[in-house]
Amino acid sequence: MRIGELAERAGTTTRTLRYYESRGLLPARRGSNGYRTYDEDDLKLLRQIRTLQDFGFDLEETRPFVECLRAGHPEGDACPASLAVYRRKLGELDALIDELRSVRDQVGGQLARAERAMDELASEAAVPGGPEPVCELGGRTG
Amino acid sequence: MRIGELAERAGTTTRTLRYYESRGLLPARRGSNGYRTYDEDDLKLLRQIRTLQDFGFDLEETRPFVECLRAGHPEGDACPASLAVYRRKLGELDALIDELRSVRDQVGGQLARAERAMDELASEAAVPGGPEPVCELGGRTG
DNA sequence: GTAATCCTTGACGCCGACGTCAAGGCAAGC
DNA sequence: GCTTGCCTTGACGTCGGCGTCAAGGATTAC
Repeated sequence: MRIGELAERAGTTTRTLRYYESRGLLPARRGSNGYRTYDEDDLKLLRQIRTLQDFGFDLEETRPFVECLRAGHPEGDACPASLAVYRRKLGELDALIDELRSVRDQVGGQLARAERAMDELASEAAVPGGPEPVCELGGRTG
Repeated sequence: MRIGELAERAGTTTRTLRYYESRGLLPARRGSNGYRTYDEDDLKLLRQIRTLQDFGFDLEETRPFVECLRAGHPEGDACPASLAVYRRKLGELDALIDELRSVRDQVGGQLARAERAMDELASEAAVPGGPEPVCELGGRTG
């Protein structure tokens, strides 16, 4: 098949395929007219790349998987180098998630604090005499 | 103070300050010699920007906080526009964390599956007679 | 006075994964 | 033969937040 058909079947673009080829990731045979020619195995390689890309893998990180498939393995992750990438990625994901959770909590705390401050200012404005500290256990002082 | 001192006191670079100025975020007065001149308030603005940047806020997202401070508020998040940014950011963080967790689980699952497959292949290689299904409840068949 | 250190503007570089446009070749339907 | 649509290579654009020169003026230290 030609580049347009492969791109469409994989849900991507011809530009992407040429880019992968320029990176040495998905080289193509050439027909007599100079057109790139692909087969079903190339589609499998491409789908492997796309899946990992969707996971957020860098293009370079997909290389071991592609080479593993090209070596004849039925799955791209049936090779030690691929497993190493998986493990490294897991560590990166865990670290990133932890960091994002920390940031999330800090931002959440800042938001809560700022909202309280705004509420207090609103009360202050509503009561011209100034802010009266509100005791949650007691009744109204006014 | 001049740009170098401000940069050092805020733990950043002169290039960064000029960049912020080019974005209209942190304009500077000029001395008679053309040098940029900053005061303590600018340091406060800058620290607000840097804190949010460290949280992963885009530069544009820090603008409401800076404008809030410049409007005379003691805190950059004492304005509705800043709170809106906080809330939007919280939503983005939650969504991103969820997505990353999903990816993490999928990658973890793939890793576990691939490791099992490798182990099975190893057993197969160790036992020339081929793979014998191992029943977790039963004993050794050999 | 002069060397070292600041400051100025301008402009290109970087990173990753492509998008987009240009100029032209090849193929297929009518 | 003419149009339409695929293909080719080449090259510049994108996005964000700066880094890194380069060439020259101002200031400061000695």
